[in-house]
Amino acid sequence: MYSIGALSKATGVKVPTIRYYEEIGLIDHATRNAGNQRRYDQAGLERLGFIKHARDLGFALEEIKDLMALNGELGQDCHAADIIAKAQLEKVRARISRLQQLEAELERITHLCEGGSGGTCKVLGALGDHSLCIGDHD
Amino acid sequence: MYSIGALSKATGVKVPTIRYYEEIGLIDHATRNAGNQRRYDQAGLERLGFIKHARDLGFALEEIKDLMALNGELGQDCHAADIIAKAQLEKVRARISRLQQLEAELERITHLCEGGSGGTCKVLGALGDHSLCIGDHD
DNA sequence: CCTAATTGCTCTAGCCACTAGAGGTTCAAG
DNA sequence: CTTGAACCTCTAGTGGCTAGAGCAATTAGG
Repeated sequence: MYSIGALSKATGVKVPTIRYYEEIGLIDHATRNAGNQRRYDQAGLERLGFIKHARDLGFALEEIKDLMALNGELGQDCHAADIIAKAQLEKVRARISRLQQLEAELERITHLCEGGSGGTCKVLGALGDHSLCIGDHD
Repeated sequence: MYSIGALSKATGVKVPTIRYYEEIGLIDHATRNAGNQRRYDQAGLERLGFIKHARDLGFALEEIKDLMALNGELGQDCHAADIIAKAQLEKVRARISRLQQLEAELERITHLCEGGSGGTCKVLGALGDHSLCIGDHD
């Protein structure tokens, strides 16, 4: 049996976050010992590990809830899990390409600076005027 | 003179967001007409445009406040603006490389699915077990 | 076995950047 | 002058935590 602190160390999920997950119903209410402290078993550890990994992969808590529900069903629904994962992949790709546009724009803007001060700052000018932009960021 | 709705249309910033920006002190309290409605001039339009563009480039509201303060100073501090912009560029690059790791991992995971249901789902398995991962995402 | 340090408990409030809704007032077109 | 759109303020909610107050329980050392 793990205390909440031991669970936290084992999974890398912070203690208040574990309590938060319980509060919102992402994990079951933990059993308590005589002194009202939470105790977790191996299954609890694995579920939290699943959540941590999925969070690291950028899944929202709601999506994780869905994935865990699939996992609990008789005959896991691999197809549904795959659809959620593929949607996540698409989201990640969209974010990457948006960020790459920003990268290009910021690169251009920072190259405008000639290090001086006084007069008209081209960096500030470029930030203020979208029409000077090359790409269609946003 | 623009109404708040006209300003919103002109800049693409939503009406409640403009009021929010005023509330937190990002923009000045607008002058009001006889009926207590906000009226904006050309300068107000430009400032909001600056904010919108900077937000689109991923700057935090606090950073934008700093940038606008620089803009207001006598002899704009180009160097300081450039430092803020370069820091932003670094943040964007870091986020891109992190997302690319996630992309690789999700790609790998979604390729595990053979479309079946029942039995052990490899997608769910991969999500649950970080030790199966190739890279070091997070 | 006692004590002190650590860990645990609940509860409230705060973070960012908005968004939504209620319930009322003012403006602009016909 | 009427009607409907746009405006006003105020409160509360979103996601995913984080911080702090003020206690109770556990655990390691002596």
